Amino acid sequence: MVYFLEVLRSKLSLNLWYFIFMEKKKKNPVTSIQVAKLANVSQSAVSRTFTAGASVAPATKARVLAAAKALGYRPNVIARSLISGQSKTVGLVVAYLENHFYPLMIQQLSHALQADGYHVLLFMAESGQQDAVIEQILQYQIDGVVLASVTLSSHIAEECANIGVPVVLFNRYVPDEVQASTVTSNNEAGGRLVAQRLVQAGHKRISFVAGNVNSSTNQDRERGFIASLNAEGIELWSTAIGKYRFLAAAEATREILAKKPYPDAIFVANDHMAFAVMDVIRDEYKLRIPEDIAVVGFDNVPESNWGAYSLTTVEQPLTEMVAATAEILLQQMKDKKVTPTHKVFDTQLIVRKSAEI
Amino acid sequence: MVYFLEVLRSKLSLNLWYFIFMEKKKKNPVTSIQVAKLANVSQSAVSRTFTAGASVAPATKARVLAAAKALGYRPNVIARSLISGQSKTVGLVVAYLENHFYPLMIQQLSHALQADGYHVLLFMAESGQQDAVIEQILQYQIDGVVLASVTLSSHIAEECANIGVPVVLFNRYVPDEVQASTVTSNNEAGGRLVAQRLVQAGHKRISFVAGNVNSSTNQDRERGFIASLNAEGIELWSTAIGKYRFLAAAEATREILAKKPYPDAIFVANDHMAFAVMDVIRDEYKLRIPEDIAVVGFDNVPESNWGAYSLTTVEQPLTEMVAATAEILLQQMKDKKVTPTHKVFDTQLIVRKSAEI
DNA sequence: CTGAAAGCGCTTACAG
DNA sequence: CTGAAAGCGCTTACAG
Repeated sequence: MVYFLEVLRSKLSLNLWYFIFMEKKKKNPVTSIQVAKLANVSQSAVSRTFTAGASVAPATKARVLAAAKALGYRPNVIARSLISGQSKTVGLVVAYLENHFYPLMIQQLSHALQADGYHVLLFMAESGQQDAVIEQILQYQIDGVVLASVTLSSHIAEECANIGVPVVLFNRYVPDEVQASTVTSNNEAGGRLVAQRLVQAGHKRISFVAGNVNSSTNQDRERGFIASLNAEGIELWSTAIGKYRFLAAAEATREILAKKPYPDAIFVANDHMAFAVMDVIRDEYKLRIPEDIAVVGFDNVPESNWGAYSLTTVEQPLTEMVAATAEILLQQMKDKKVTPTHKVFDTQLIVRKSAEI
Repeated sequence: MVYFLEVLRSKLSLNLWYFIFMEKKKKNPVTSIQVAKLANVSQSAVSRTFTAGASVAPATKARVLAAAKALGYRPNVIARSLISGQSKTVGLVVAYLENHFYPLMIQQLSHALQADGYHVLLFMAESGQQDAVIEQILQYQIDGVVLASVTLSSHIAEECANIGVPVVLFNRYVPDEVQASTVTSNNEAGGRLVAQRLVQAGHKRISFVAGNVNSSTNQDRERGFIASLNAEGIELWSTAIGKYRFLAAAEATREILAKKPYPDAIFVANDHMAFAVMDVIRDEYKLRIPEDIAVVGFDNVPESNWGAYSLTTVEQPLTEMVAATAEILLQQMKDKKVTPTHKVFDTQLIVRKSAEI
């Protein structure tokens, strides 16, 4: 009798083992039904085991978990998305990552969202393909959208708002009619600050290298800068457009330096361009920074602190800005309500060697 | 009679308009059933209209498209994914984006995949959280995975291979047993090249700043470099570990410069660290580059060409490497067959001012 | 070329 | 606490 039981048991466990083996071999992902079968419970019980806060008896849960582990089961998020209407996915639209500000932003945003079970789906929006990107975003049933490093954001923001998907504009804004939240720094105040400090330090011939003239960041920085300059009774010495790009900024610098006398200070609309400006000033014109020309940037990307540049710049509090972006988005996705909120962060001047002001 | 028809028509179109209005108002995304109703066709016909290559009569298709447009319909990719078993999503696992090599990689990869209708789902893998990332990857029914800028990739690669998801390791490799494709440059040859050229140029006291000692890139670069150095009858002057990080590399440089006589050349395992090395040499030790110490990096990131560094470096052909990554992945996702392939790209020395060799 | 129907793998009232 | 059943929005044989 004991022997008989032994045989039965080993036969059972053999069968069990065989069942597991066959299921795993299929390579088709294991489903909750297979787990239910092995655990001898209903498929609902399996689902509940993997749903936080659902009511399952501890014993049942344990049995399900054991079966799931044996088979290598993992809930299918696609199916969950379809039924729950939430994809646990946030669309991040960016156009270019040359400016180091954005990779850092991506890294931190992705990290913050992952902590809440969301993931970032990336959309590279080349200029001129905005409409294609909108289509793609809307097809993936994305729970929220962050727009960063994109021009012409307002169209995308509008479409998303229309179908009730929360949108946060990072470091940019669009006309007030559009239902979108924004997270920005006070670009205008930053521009004013630079003007004041340059003038206080005795600079007289002050030039400006603009970024993308259509972007809100550039417009605000420029407006604040020039307004404050004029308030001090100083006219802008010269200006050129760098489009927020390295090579274009180098070219803009040459334009500015084509006219003599040279400016004694240049405010550049972001750090990424400021590095190009510094290279041209030093390497091509053999001028000293800051003695001949002081240079001030905007952003405070890590490279600003590299010894070869040591760039004086207006800091945008990236970490806080990203945290706010994640917070707003998570909040609105939870409430399923799109109530635009606008967060503006203070900026501060980080003084380094390129302009001792 | 004419009047009667007029009334009927206006009433019909009013009803039609009302129907569209009500459907749009719901804000719930429009479904194929609603479109079918409006277009007076079956739901299947709507589906076929949006399935490339499905057989639909042109007239039917036109009617469906008109209805879809009126309602603002877009196929739900989540539902499509569930039934087709393809999420049109590629998981990209990265651990840090400080090194500019990776943002550029992301940008190009994302772009290449979008051209084929795939999108990048980002997974930030902080060290020590590898297992959590694996779980996340497997839950999203991802069609393929790219591992870049991650240590301990082999575990992730193995798990994915087990369930039949194609994996491409970008710029790294893992033990041969693991079923994963790799795209790398010939790091060992790159290391050899640097050694030869430094020796040829007359350098005698040659040091090395290592990256992450566990990474295949660092091991290969170091092995090639030292083997070639020894073959020329030269012993490595000194070495220190920079972990592929900026601050750690600065510290490593100080270690190396603690011993006199100073090396007359330093090979740094990547560009990102080389900038830190150059800063310390020039700013802290007031030495000249390349006269006192020549510096050579690896990668040829855009910053290498910035005037303030003008870094001599071994170029990794990023664009070609990314293209190969996308190609392999797209191919394997189409075939639904994981046959590891290994692409190795040639490297070349880009000579700039930091080492005239 | 077209429509009715099955089914992808889940969640979630509902009844017990 | 549990299971049977409906249903999320699609695709895709199948029969006509």
